[in-house]
Amino acid sequence: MLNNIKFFDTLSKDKKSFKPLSPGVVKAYACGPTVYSDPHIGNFRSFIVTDMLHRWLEYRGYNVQLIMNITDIDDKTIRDSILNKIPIKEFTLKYTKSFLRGLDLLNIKRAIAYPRATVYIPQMITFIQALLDKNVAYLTEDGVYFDIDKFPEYGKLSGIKLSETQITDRVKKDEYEKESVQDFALWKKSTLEEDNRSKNEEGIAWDASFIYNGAQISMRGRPGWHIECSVMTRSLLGDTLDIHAGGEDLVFPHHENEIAQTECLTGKLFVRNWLHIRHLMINGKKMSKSLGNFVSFDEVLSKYNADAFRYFYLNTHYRRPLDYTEDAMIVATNSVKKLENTLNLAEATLRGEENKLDYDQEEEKIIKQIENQKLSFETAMDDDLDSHTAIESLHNISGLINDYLSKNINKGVLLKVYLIYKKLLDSLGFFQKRESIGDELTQNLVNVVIDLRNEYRRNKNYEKADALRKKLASLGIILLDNAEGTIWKKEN
RNA sequence: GCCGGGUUGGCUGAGCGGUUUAGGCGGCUGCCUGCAGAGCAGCUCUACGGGGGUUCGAAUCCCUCGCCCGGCUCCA
Repeated sequence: MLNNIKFFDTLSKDKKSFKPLSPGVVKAYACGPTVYSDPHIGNFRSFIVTDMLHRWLEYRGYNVQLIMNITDIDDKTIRDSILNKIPIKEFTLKYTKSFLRGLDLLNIKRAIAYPRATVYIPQMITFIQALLDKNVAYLTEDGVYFDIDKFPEYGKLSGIKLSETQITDRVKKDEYEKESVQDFALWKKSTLEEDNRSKNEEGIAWDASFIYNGAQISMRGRPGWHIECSVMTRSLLGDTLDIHAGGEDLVFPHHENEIAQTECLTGKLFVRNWLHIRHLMINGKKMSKSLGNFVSFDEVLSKYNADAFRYFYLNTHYRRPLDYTEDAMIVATNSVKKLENTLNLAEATLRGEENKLDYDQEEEKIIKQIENQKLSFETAMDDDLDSHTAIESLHNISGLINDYLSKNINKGVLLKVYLIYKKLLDSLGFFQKRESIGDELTQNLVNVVIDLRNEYRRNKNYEKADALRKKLASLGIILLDNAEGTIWKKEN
């Protein structure tokens, strides 16, 4: 594994050479969704970037153990399941499925697990008890809290200085019984309403008992948000993660709190590389439900395909602002189509006749040029996942292959450069669901129709020739005439 | 109030002191075509939020002002 991957690490605020703890294996964790509504296109920026990270590490030969959590218990899942009059388990399952469907539609490679918070309640209780035992947490009437004064490094990730931080309305409105407003909940005692509801409904409250100051105290309730990730990362990946990724909004307080909990418990470094993804904007503004500029995932995919969408996301570096606009999507659609056309042309040509068996300067030149572009691509990706520069190389390769295709080609050489191109596209997750061109019989049948049409064309019977082309098009088979003859591709 | 990011041609989006006005998209012309599509070749757009300054030279460094985005307790 001779490479020099570097990632920008939020903690050190610098690009760092990436070296996993165990050679060849990457333990990675990305914060997933809270399943209380359909995911929107903003959420998918971080999921696509995580997918790119996943694919790139695999391209570089790592065994990537990626975990993405699903938060299926919190204030919003409780609130909205009541509003919708659906049992919480059914409610969260619905949106978990919606999330997974989105991953598939966008060709996002699956993580090895999508653990749900509610499955890890016993481990959370154990974790919280351990923090109480270490005297870094305390128990009050309404919950268990982490005492941030016990963790002197608190703030090291976000750079936040609590003394200079404004106490916002949200903090002021906090009604919990905490010693300090900055402390955060590890366990929340159920409200009366939740308690009643939980008598005939699973997934809202759990029995727990904690030993505090020598006394055993029962407290039916639910975990705080931050403890989920600390517990699931530890249960599935161990004390130290190579990479922890998520949206930029999670830096504070979520990830800051995860560090505090986990490092207090284990005494070890929690995460070696923190990777945060910038939020998506829309028409220059923050995307939010309250502003009414919220775009659903299905709405976008009804207008633009998954590859256009992926191109839109990856054409800008993941730490740069990205603005969703119609213009940007049109540019992405056209640009990605151009990259795909090269695949279509090369594949059609590879299906065609052999017409050059020699290897001369032309062949030597294109192989060398494409190897160089491949190197630029890899260098860019190694440099903190610079997908924008990598895509530039893809355009260069596309142009080189197109140029070669316009000449007398050697199929062996074409196949060689085609496979390089395909592999690089694959590493960014492009064109994962290309239409199959069918079996041999289908191909032969299409060729029969093409021959027939070309006979009509030779006889200048263009009406019949066009009618055949139209009929094939209705089956998704697109004919392209060029100087050497007719080639075809499959479209859906 | 405190902290961080951004502001580039018709669009998208690099560049972070000096070989070409990066690429890509779009538009135009030519080649190829019965038409269409794709491809190729060439052309077009000479832009860097405003104002100062440093420098032989600034999109790039410094100051200042404006606007936008994000974080400041549960939002990817």
